[in-house]
Amino acid sequence: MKLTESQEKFIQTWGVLGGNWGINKTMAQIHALLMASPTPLCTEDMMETLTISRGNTNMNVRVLVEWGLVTKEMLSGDRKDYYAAKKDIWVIARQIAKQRKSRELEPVLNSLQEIKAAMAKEGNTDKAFAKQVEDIEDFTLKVDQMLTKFVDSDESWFYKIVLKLM
Amino acid sequence: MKLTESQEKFIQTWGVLGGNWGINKTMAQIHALLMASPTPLCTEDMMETLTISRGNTNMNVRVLVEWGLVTKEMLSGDRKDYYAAKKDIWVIARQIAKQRKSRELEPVLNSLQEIKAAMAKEGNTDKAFAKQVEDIEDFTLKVDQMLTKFVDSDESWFYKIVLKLM
DNA sequence: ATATATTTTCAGAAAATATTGAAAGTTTAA
DNA sequence: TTAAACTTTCAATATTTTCTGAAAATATAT
Repeated sequence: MKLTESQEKFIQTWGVLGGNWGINKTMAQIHALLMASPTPLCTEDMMETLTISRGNTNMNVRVLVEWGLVTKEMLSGDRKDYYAAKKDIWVIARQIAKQRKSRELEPVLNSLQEIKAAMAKEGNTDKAFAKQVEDIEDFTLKVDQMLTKFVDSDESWFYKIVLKLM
Repeated sequence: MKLTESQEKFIQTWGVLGGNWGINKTMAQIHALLMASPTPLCTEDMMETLTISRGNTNMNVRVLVEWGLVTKEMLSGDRKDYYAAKKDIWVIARQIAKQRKSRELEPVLNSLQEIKAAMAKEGNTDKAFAKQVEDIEDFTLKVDQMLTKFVDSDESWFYKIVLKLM
């Protein structure tokens, strides 16, 4: 499968962006390839186009499916699995936010609870440190609330924020 | 320098969080140590407490200073450099947002321009792909605008969003 | 000036992460 | 069934990222 220059650039760009967002480069590239493709692709297509191994392709596609960014499609008359990316950027952003919220933010909120418990147990009287922990917890809760709202919202909610508050 | 259990947990937690946010673990741990410390610390203090090498300490502290998360302090009667973390979580969040915005978002916006230019050049007529690129650009611009606002705002702006729109 | 204290640099080592590829496992069609 | 088509797994390998430590550079005191 031959890519146009713009498709190549797109895959490259998305790969870099993905790297910054806790998504590994190959996973992001596969995602980009599927987003750029008008039709669903099979493992062979992806391996060949991105020159990556079968194992790597399989593994990363499965994570994409797990994250809800890609769906498996069955083409009739062909027993291979085909894959297609969800193309709506709002859906994509929400899915990623959802994953990261549960993988990252929630564990931090738990840890902050543990820190407070540990402070109580050890009779820690360092007011400044206690405030620091409290402030971080407040902030994290706010971010968590906001993400929850974003994850459950539609596109217009985000536009409303942008319009109302800028 | 001996840490309490709650301080240890705090450093550990911040290290994990940092890892998820494009800040390396050691850098995040140094930052946490400085946030947890009532007084500024010198290189020796940090090396010893976190059991990391002098070079590693130096390098990461300097990045923290570059990012505006830590300031260098001079204690009179001592020729060592001491370091203190900014402790206001809003200031911290804004500084990080600022760095990431310029390191990550802006390059992506440039790449998207290049992709559009490449599409024009190659006479690409794939409407779906063109829309995909447009949508991603719109979204990225919105996020960029929002971050710009956040970076230039005070704490109350964020609270306003949280209150008004949730 | 010279010795001493402190910081910075950076090549190589270590650790963490990602990738391969071949073998094992599944599914399907006949 | 069984054999071909296809997918999954995972130990070995490669790559990337981070860290060390000692040497070089810089700053300060006498």
